[in-house]
Amino acid sequence: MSEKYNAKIIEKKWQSFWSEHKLFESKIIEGKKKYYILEMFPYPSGKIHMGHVRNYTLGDVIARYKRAQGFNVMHPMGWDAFGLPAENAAIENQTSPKTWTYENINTMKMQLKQMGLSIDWSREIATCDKLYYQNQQKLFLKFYRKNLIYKKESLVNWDPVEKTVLANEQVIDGKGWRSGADVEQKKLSQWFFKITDYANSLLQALDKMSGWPDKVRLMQKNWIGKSYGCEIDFEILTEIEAFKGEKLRIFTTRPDTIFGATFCALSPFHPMVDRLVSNNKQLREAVTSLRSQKVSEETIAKNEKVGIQTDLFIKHPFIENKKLPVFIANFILMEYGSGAIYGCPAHDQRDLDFAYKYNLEIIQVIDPCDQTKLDKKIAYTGNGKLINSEFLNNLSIEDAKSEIIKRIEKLNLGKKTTNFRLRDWGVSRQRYWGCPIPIMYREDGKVIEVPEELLPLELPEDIDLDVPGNPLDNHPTWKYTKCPETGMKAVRETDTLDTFVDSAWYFLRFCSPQEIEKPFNNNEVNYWMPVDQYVGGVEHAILHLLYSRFFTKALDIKGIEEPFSSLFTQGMVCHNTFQNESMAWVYPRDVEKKNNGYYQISTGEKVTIGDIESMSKSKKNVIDPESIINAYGADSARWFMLSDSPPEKDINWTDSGINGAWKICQKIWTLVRKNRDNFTQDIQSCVPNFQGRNLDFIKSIHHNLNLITQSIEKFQMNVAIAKVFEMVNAISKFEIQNIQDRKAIYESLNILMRVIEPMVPHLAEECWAVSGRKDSITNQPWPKVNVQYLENDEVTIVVQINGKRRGEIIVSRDISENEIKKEIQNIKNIKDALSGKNILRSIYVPNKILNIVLAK
RNA sequence: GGCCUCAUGGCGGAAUUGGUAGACGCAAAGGACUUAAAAUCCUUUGGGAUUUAUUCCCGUCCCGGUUCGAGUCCGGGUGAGGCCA
Repeated sequence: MSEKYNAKIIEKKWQSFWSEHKLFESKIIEGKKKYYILEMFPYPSGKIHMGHVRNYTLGDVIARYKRAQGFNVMHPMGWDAFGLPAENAAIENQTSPKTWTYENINTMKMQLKQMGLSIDWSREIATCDKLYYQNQQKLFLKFYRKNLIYKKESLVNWDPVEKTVLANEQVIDGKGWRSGADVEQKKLSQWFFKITDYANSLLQALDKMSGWPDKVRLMQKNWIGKSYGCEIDFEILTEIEAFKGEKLRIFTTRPDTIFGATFCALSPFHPMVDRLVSNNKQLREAVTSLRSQKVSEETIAKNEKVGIQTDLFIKHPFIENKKLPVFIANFILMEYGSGAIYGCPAHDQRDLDFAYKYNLEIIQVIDPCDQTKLDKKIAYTGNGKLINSEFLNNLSIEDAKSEIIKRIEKLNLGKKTTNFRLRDWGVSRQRYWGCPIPIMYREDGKVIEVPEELLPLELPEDIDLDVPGNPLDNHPTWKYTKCPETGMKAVRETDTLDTFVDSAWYFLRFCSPQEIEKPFNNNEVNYWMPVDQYVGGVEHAILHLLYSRFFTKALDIKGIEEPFSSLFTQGMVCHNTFQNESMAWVYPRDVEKKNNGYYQISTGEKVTIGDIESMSKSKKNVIDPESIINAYGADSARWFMLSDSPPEKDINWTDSGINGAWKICQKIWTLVRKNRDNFTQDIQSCVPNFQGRNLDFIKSIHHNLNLITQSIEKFQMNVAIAKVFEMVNAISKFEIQNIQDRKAIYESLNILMRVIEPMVPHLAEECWAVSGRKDSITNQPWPKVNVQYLENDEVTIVVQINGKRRGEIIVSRDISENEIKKEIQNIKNIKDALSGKNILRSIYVPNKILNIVLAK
């Protein structure tokens, strides 16, 4: 037998063993507590990278740990397989998106298997499988009938050269990523999911979701953005015939500042703007320029506030003869409120910037009431009481709000409203590689569902991706069909669904992945759902998680209100990016450092080193774990990934230290082999009677076992690993002198093997076998901490004088304060420090610390 | 600009939630074994002072506060990062 641990051979052996014995396949076991552990499924981009290794290792530790704790664990895996990169790759490599995707799935599946993950592969799904998307089409129809889906005009990024819609990430500095053409905002009729119907329910449930990180809950809360405000209809004053007698509805969250209102502003996309520009060429051009600007909240906040004054004015409802000019301004969002606001420059920074630029009146209406110095250039948004506001004067902001709303409602000028920042979810994508929408448009103008029995509505395979535009729309025959009921001519919807739809219910599909007729089997869903632990990147904190929550609520499954009981967001694995002279991204493995510069190995070109960013295929800053697994084995890679940083933190990838992971694996292996003769029958049957040395030893083992267990429960895998190190060090240092020592070694190694199994499962299995066992360690229960071993008769008490550590004494447990005070007289420097001093008081924390406070 | 998070040795990071700061690992240095190397094992490793000790001083980004006691709590600042369809 070889002295060295041969990871390559041994890991393969156990992987086959697990798969042959179907150890990780899960089924309903009534009466056994279930545990559904899920990691966010990957996009099959080609090969797995270190980010995947981190995510899936973490999930696997939990899966294996929970199995040991006696849970019926389900740990499935699948593929988020639709999406744009497949189309781009297909064009680049002259293959089809389908071929490319399935090839990648095969590669990545093999790689995941090499990592030794305890996955139930019998539940594997891919969202691009017919079986999956036909059921998604059924869900679409279900939601459609529930009035949760509708169509409306909405803006998209349009590349006029490629004649295609661009995703936000394909717009770089306002230009198309491939064509370089200026991207236009184009209005298209698109499908929307009415997630806003659930805004309140999604928001309220957040408070109860204690298994989620506060950070993510807060992000979702802010995203939903509930606020109370007020709609007010202002009378329009103008010479323009078409607007005479009309009213303008504005929205504000600060109705209390109405006496400070000095102008009014419309979003460039406000319907009234369309009418204003219709016979005014100059205005139209100016508005077009405003409309082309990016409208993210970030740019709005940072960019200069600009606007165009119109010929409209509005009448102030509470100030006699006061007219406010109406502007069209770039900082008003059409999606929020009514797309029109009044500006109160004194108490809103955007309004103030705008007022200075256009020389508008600034009226202070809130008095801070303290010494706060008001800066002329900074709007005051804090607390205070109302001034310059007639009947609102002297009221607090809150009181003023309710008072003014009361008056507005009484005068029929408007009403109090609840407003959400959350917008409906646009799901139309003018793309090929996605789930087709089961809708057709009949020649008489009617919108018709594709009947369920005609599903799946399949994607055609004979498509031409080289022609600009939507391949489904360009297809010669695909979209032409007939209404199944009337036989009338009809045209299919050629948009496909956003891939976020695919991932909004895959966790339900995992419960019954073979189900053909229905998206999922209720019995299975009732047993397995909700997911007990969800693990994934924090980058999905909002969209994916919110959409999944929306789906779960909209599906209205009895007893299941939320999809994920607990959520853990692991940190990203980052790496420098590299770009060569033609600005193309370069893989780190293709970069070498020489003469203080970086060069591309394959071409010799100089490369520039970029930011440290999260590993992603698109920027090629990925490290493939293959070389590490080949050199050191999956266990070393897993150990290393878990060992150093807390899982929630981002890490910069470096392989310095991987050697240490390999060394500890070797060390554990040697340790178990060296002690093979301590697993014999006589040791097993020996009755333990630990005293002195071996008692101290076994105590330290149980102490560490306790900490390892607690750390895994808290996902502090790095701490658990540190404690495993301590355990290994303790065992290897312990000298065997008699049979009780051998028994202690026997017990400690059994504990060690069991606790390392979640982290390094192959090594644990091999050790278990070497120690004479015939079964798999996977089926062994987690060792119990013997609480007797956690308590010590003696404790170390730290002695402080004036809060500074001055020594420590070892005393028997629960000794009285007075006795300790006697004892410390035996410590020379404490005795010296106390002599001749007046003790003011002393604080004693039992079995921990004694602090003596002396008079100065 | 708004919201949020974070800051501890040469490095990754611990710290029982207000009670011995720096666990554990990496890196480095010295030593043992070896013809040699690798591997393995042992020792040292926050800074400084001295009388080398169960010693003293300083030390968890900076300034201040609360407390017998602050890495941990509060206020102010600086720096870094994340999110803003």
